[in-house]
Amino acid sequence: MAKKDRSCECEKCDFREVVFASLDEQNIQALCEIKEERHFRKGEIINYEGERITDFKYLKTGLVKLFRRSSNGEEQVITITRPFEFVSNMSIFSEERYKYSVSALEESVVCCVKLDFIKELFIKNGQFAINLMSKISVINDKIINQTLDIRQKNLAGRVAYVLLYFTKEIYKSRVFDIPVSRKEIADYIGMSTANVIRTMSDFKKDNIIRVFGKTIEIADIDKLEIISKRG
Amino acid sequence: MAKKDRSCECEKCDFREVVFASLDEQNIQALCEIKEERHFRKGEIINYEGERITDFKYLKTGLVKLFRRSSNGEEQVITITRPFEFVSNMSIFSEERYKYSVSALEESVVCCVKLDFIKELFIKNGQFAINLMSKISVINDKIINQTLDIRQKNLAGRVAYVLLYFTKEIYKSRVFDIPVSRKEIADYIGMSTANVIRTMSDFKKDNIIRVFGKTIEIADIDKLEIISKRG
DNA sequence: CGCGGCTTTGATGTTCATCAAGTAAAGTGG
DNA sequence: CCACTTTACTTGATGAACATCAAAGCCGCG
Repeated sequence: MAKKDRSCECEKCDFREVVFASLDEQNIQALCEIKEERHFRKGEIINYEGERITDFKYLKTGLVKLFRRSSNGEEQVITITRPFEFVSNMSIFSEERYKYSVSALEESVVCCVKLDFIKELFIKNGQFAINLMSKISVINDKIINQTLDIRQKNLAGRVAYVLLYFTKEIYKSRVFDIPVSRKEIADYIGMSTANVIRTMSDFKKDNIIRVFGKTIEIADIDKLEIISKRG
Repeated sequence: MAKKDRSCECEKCDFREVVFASLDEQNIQALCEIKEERHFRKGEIINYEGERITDFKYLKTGLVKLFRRSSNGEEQVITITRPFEFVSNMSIFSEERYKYSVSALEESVVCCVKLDFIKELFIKNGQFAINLMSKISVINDKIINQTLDIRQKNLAGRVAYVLLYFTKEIYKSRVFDIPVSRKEIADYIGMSTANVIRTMSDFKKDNIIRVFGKTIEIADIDKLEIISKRG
């Protein structure tokens, strides 16, 4: 019974392996008590740009998009990502306020832990510090690389790139329900909405993809890869 | 005399305040003994993309550019930066090999410390870990922001942005010797060399800048700000 | 069933890259 | 130090790539 009191679902959480691997049972227990799971529906905002950072947040299940509003009011999508590939506040120790907004693209569960608790762990447990830092570095690198990849491509190459990203990285399936609007894709890869649609229509005509409402099927992944690379 | 033996220029290094503030005298001493200062001339490569990471490096004096080679062989400049605003391996604990190349744009001094030593410090000294992590986060944020800023601008806006970056952030002077070629600017802001030159010529005609060889004078910073913002 | 938002397509014009050709500047070797 | 070579810079002309505008169709939702 005492055993049961000490049991904690955090022990079994997949995220534990990602950054909390080095915590002993006592700290996992403390983490479990202090953490707060929050549910978000599609479209709900998880963090607002400019809002004060009080919690360390990580995505447990779901799909989110990071974005900011540029000076002329346009939305710029920074990245779209899955659990373990996202920690809310990359600038966790460096900034007081969020630099980007985050919203849920699908039903999502976010685990929130008071930042002070994480900072304590960080100071007490060097291995935890290294794990967390590695994770955040990888995420940052990924964002920078993605942005540079996209920048050098032409329209078709960019659309191909983002379709491949969904099919290979996000859904790991040739068929998927696209979680974003055409406009969001446009904001992600830096082009106009009309041209995103036009390019996708071309892909349809060339039998590279098939579209049924929100559902997209990648019919010819090889051709898509070629377009993305050459783009 | 013993005192003198223990004295160390690292104690007075400006960088100490940036990330090494939390180290006690003993660790500063150890750092000082293990560190190796290396000098680079303009144009020399400090890190090669793909090379194994063995050292933690930071720029002590000078100016460097981070860049990578994109899939079609084009050079993409990621950022140009001054001391304290650059730590060689942002992916210090997450990657085995450099993801980007770094070269000196001006005579530069780089301080190299074996990575294992830094890792030890990181584990032993939580405050050091936090300082280092903050620094790296700030750098990453800066790169991401810069890239997004540039992406939404038109040609004139981009050139204005980069000129303002040099005059305000890098040289803190209205007059400066431009440390990069027109092609490097082009690779930095994602446009063709010819159009960088054309845009700068336009700025000259409009008396926004004056050019004498490598020397550039910002004649009308307000107009440049407007062009950058509107761009 | 009608309204508003998302999507689609075509037509048009702007922005920008590319090509070409020439000039200036900076190395390089005798 | 000068002729030669190479590299960087500059400008104009051209066409391609892309954004913008406009109008219409579709879909979901109240």
